[in-house]
Amino acid sequence: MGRKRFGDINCGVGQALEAVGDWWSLMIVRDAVFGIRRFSDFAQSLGVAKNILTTRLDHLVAHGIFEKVDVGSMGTRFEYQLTDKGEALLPVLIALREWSDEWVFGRGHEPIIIRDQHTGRRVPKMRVLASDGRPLSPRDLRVVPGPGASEDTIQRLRKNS
Amino acid sequence: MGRKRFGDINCGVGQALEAVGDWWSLMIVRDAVFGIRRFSDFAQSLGVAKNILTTRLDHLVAHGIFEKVDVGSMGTRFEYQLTDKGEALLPVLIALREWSDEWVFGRGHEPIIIRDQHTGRRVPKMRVLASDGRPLSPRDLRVVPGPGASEDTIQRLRKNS
DNA sequence: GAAATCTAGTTGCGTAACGCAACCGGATTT
DNA sequence: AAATCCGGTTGCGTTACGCAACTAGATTTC
Repeated sequence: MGRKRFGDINCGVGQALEAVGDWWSLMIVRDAVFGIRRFSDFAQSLGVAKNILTTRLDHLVAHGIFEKVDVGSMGTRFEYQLTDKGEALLPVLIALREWSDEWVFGRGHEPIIIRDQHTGRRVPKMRVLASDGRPLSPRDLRVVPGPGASEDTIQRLRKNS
Repeated sequence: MGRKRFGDINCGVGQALEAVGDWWSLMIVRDAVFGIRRFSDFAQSLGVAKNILTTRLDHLVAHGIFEKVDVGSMGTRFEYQLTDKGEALLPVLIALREWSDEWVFGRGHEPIIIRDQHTGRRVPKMRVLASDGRPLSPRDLRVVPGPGASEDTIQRLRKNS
């Protein structure tokens, strides 16, 4: 039965994971954010088998995260370009990188540094902030059902508050 | 040979994905952020097979994201508590949820809404901001090697700029 | 105080996914 | 004309996943 799918889960995190597909897919998006567009460049950069890469790119195209653009004369040369939806994953990637910079590599051992193209200054750490600017931790949050909440979601939130 | 591991990749995103483990693991962390701590509660909430849950929790404990705490008298009752390292994944979860709110469910169909416990106001959208507050897109970023960059990383960044 | 239930798993088994290597056909370069 | 590049596909073996059944000690119920 393969991996369980989250597509039917009434949960934003699950839906996002389902759309992205799997671990490889997020690495593919990461490469794309850093400028890679060609099939063979993804394959080389990630060291991924080509059949796996094919299925992942197909999945990402099907979910509107990439657009497959014919850049050759007769359909033999393609670019996989991030859509707006794909570019919108940037905060996810940045958040993951910041987490590992702090908790895996440790300060002073970051493999890469991201700077603002225009000012040359480092991009400040992303944080979950309240509307007045206070940083928020999980305990500062209150989760309530939204307009698209399923009965399950409502039940779960009720039980958990 | 099973899934390829990213543990040896000199890349923050890959390291973070490796530490978290897989799709299930991130859902487990999500549940934990929302207050779940017990083995059976995770199992029920996620609908995950118990053997899978066992391996994921073990992995997360091994990577310091959860701590397994004996809350019974004789080692028969446990809580899996998020560590600081685990709580620090909050921005990742929030970023994923915000992405799917906008690009999967669409505005007005969000399954949950997250409010600030103290003020009751909605938590503002996370964004990648420059130090002067401008929102940044992938094209506004310049990636340079950090102090922990491997030779591979340096080569890759040189080629790509 | 015996039986049922709860908790936190483990074991066995079948299927789906992954990884590798080989192959392929059209286009481009040498 | 031959070699190489590009973007894959195919076949095969191994691994991981998912389900269901089982377990053993602790707790609750009758």
